Amino acid sequence: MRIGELSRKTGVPVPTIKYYVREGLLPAGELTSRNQASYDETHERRLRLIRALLDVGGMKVAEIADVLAAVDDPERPLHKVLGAAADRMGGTADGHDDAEAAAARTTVTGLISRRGWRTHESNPAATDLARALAALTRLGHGAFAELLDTYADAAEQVARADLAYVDRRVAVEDIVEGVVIGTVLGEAVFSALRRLAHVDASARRYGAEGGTS
Amino acid sequence: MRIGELSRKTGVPVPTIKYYVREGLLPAGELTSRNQASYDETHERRLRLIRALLDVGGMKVAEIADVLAAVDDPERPLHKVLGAAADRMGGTADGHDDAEAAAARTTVTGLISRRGWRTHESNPAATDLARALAALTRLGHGAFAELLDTYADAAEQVARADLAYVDRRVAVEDIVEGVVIGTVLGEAVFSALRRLAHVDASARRYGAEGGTS
DNA sequence: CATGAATGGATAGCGGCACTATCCGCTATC
DNA sequence: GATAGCGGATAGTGCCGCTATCCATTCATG
Repeated sequence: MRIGELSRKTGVPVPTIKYYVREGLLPAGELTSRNQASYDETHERRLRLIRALLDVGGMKVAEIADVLAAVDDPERPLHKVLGAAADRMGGTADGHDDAEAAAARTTVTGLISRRGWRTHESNPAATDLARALAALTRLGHGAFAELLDTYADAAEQVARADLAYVDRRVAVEDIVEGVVIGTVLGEAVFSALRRLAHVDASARRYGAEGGTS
Repeated sequence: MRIGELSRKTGVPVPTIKYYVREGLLPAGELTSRNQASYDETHERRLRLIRALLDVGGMKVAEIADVLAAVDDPERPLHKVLGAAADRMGGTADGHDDAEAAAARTTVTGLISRRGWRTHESNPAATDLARALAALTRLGHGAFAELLDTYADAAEQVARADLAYVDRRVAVEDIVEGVVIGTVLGEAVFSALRRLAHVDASARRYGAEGGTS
């Protein structure tokens, strides 16, 4: 398959494919001549993965490059890939290091130990969580922290389902990629479901129909 | 309070505050002279809200402008505000209208009716969900749809907690803003929790420590 | 085997976005 | 009355995800 066919099959313009190759998201095709290369189904699949992570997952090109590099790494330290996949929300890390931020970090540490979660508080997700809680507190919604355990229950439920799904997946080969897909696209799925459930719940309470803006 | 103090209190640079005023995110201060205006706590609060929606919620400035305009609208059709708040993921709406997309829409419609959700399938969240499912199918993970009900259970659980929280909030005045905050920041909170739970779950299964990339 | 389309590779440019810098004439403050 | 800060306006910046253009080469077609 040549680049034009790859483009037609995936709907990604040829120059964009070239761009992804340049950025290291997509391996180059195998050269058969000085200016002819052939692409196969692995390229097609990778390209679809890239678009899904970009369009649905909202990841940045550089983040995708990191994650895919980890996926392709034959060493495959699974937790490293997971880390790279999970680190995609990447806080802009503003210097706001005030009392709220410290309190939020304490709350997060407490939550992690209370639930017995095997993670370290240096996990970027913990930082993101603390940031969100600090922002809530600054907005006068510190009481939102009372919902944390309900949220955590739901998160554990989802994580268990995800792991069970990955576990009964085919080859070990695909597990790593499957985890990335599940982590990133699963978030999009849950986010959409949460919004639907919100609309439903408030429709029941306030009697309005869920609007489409 | 003058603009410099507002800037110092919130950590937002003065030119950025001016920019937000220009973009309609923040009402202008009350003019006391031709070139002196005074800002109060409402401006301070609004500014913190803007930064939270931007930095933590990942919203765009234009989206925030829409949502805040709805919040400020004295007509306050709550579901409209909710719609504006929920529409923030805004699909890039690519033309990919193939078999997978159609099947995904059917899946979503089925889910909504199965759960008796009071929403219409034209809800942007439904579109986003369908897009995510279509992407999963294209990647060979159509079976992910089997997790949908587990996900939906968790989403309903979270939505119920959110509504209960909003319900026991102070004045009706603050409800609308509270819903926006809960919708947007709650998503960030849950996302972080999900990633933490993922790390924990896979640490238990694979025996690795959750990494920091 | 001539000719037009497509290809690999490289470089430059574009449009959107969230600011940021600069300038102006004015004003609060010391 | 000097200096710092202000409101308002306009132009510029840096990043990001492409997109356009060009070149020499190669494939596909008649």
